[in-house]
Amino acid sequence: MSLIKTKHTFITKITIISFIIMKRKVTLKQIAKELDVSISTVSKSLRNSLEIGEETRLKVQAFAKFYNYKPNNIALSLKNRKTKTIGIIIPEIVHYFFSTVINGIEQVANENGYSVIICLSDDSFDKEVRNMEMLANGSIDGFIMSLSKETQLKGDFHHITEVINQGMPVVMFDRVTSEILCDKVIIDDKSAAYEAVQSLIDKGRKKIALVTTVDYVSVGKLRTDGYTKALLDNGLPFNENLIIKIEDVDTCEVIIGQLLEDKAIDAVFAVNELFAVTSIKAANKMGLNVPNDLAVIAFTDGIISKYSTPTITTVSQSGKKMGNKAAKMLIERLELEHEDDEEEEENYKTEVIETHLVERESTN
Amino acid sequence: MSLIKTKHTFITKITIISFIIMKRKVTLKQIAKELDVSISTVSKSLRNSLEIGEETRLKVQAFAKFYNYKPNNIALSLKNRKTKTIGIIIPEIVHYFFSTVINGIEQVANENGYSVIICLSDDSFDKEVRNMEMLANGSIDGFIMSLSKETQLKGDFHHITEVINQGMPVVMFDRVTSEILCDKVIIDDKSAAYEAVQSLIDKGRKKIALVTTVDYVSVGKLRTDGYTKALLDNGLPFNENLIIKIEDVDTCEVIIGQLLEDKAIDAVFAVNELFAVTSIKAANKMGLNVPNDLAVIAFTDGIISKYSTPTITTVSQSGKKMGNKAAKMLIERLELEHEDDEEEEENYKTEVIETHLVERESTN
DNA sequence: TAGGTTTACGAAAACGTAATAGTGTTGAAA
DNA sequence: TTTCAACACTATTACGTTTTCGTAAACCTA
Repeated sequence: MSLIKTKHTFITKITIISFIIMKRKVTLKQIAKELDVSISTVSKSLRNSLEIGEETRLKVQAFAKFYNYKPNNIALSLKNRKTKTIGIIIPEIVHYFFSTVINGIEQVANENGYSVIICLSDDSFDKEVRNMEMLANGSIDGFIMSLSKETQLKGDFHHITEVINQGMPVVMFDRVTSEILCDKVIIDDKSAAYEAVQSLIDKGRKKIALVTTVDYVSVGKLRTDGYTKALLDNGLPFNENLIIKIEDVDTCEVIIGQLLEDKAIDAVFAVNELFAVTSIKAANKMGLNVPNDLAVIAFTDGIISKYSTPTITTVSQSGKKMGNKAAKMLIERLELEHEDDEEEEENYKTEVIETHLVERESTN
Repeated sequence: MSLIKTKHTFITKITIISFIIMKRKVTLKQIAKELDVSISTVSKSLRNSLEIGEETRLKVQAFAKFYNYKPNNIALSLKNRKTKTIGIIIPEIVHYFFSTVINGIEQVANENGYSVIICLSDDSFDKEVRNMEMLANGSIDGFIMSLSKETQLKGDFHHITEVINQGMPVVMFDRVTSEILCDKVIIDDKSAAYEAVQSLIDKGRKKIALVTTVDYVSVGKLRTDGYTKALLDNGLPFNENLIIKIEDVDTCEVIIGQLLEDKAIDAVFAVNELFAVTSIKAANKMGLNVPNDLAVIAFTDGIISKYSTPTITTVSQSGKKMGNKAAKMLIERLELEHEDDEEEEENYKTEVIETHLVERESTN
């Protein structure tokens, strides 16, 4: 590199060591000093401004390249008042569905030059609030989130309202609430559940049990509604006793076992994979064959259903598509907002992602 | 709030609307202007400086509280030259092990006031490089990462060296390389594999197959070494044909099926859950009973092993502990660095996380 | 040669914060 | 009365950018 031998090179020995050997981060100011020009000149040269003479421009560019100059993101964020970062808040990450959503978000974000910063609420209201407040203080441009169980139970959404009022766009997915006006991405839990149950009925099943979660989880309730409607529409009796609501996952095998004591039950519709696989295990223990004696359908097509024995028929709920869509909606709003700087017509959309039944061995 | 009726309130109508109804983000400058004091006074009041008289101090504090003032993170990051954010780079996120690691990192990070920003390499070298470069430009204080397959195959680590040379600490976990000097968190893959195979031998198994990945994945190779050593130490013949290296996950069932044609094989040691569960399925199809005819052990204790039928004995490799440890190491280095500002003695550590065998139904 | 237009650059402001270094007023000690 | 400290506050700088505005010098034109 002949460059560093020009008359402008006032680099001291220490500077040489720390720059060439260590190559610490260079700033415009440092380049300006070394080349004996102003910061503006350096900045303009690097952005190929025509204001700067060719000689100077090329010199600066070569110097910057040699020292591997890259603009500091934080400084840019401060100046531009946008961070090109999306905040994600989800209840848990060790969870097939949520991780596929993140995957989907990350993909679209990446394609559009955004980064994602992820916070976990651990299904705790307080942590959700803390995380949102932390991120809302300038760290991100917008949120993509799914409500924690506790938040849904409490029905307290002030932290979300606050963020939205500050002008920060929020996209909610899966576990949403009608109390907040914002963009949403969901699946039609009710009709998906309806279809699943209908398919069981079509296959001649008469006594279908529902294994679900506690009611305050929004999607749980919707799925129950779909289940109920399918029964009624087909003239089947609705029996309260065929519905069990699992509070604690660890003890669910016992409870499901008790349910299956009723030998007349010939199908189980479970609102998640875990309940489904547990139902199968309980059935097996009682000498019941799946799918012959008992058909099982699970909500959410994940890794368990695919590798369980027998494999499980599921309602596929593409987390990746939800993530893609959510990210697309958020980014669109961010870029739009930027142009017009506050168009007041808040035309919030709710996107519904298609689901479909993945037929496997647990039904026939 | 009588506060906003003081003589200092010069708020225009628009300002009132945007502040009270919308409550947009307030800055020190805006508070200063409204209260007709200097920015310094506001800043100091909020930090409870004794330099400011009580009256003013309380007035400012009340005003700030009313408008929900929170310092801007980006501005703080720029000023303090640290972001309190950890960058995580992993190959994929829809993966039990990696998501548990993230969980572990997030936990410790959160306890220490750090956020995490996650990038996925999708096992691609280029994406890994791009992501690292993006984050290294000021967005984060340090990295926690696991190498992509492609990076391990290429053996090109210049992007990591560069980051480290810039003075940014890096902690690698699981998929590490000896070519980079930095903190590392690993498990002893070789001895864990050794123990697993030894346990099979102890149970009387004589002909043990190994289902593994291609060699360039560091952990795959180490596990193979452990397998081999266990055989040799026990005087069992090492047979090249009993080792199959799966390149493509989708076709692995066929390949494993072929392997099991050799009826004398009485045990399979699989380097991950997927290979294990697939082996079980293949065995079942051939009329073999697991564990009676064929014992199966998997590396990595995940969701599949727990819910498979039969449940699978695994080498538990606590991702959460690895994440905890990695985060702890990184944060320690960050805070230390801050104090002494470059203590030159780079005493990098490699932490080894304990593993243990989780005995389940697939072995007896 | 006066006036105007390029050319090539620099100064300064702005983003939001915190810390250091002032500054003016008051009151008390010398 | 002078001096000096205490008090209460402000100005300035710095973090790293980008951009708007400004301005010398050189060249061109009538």
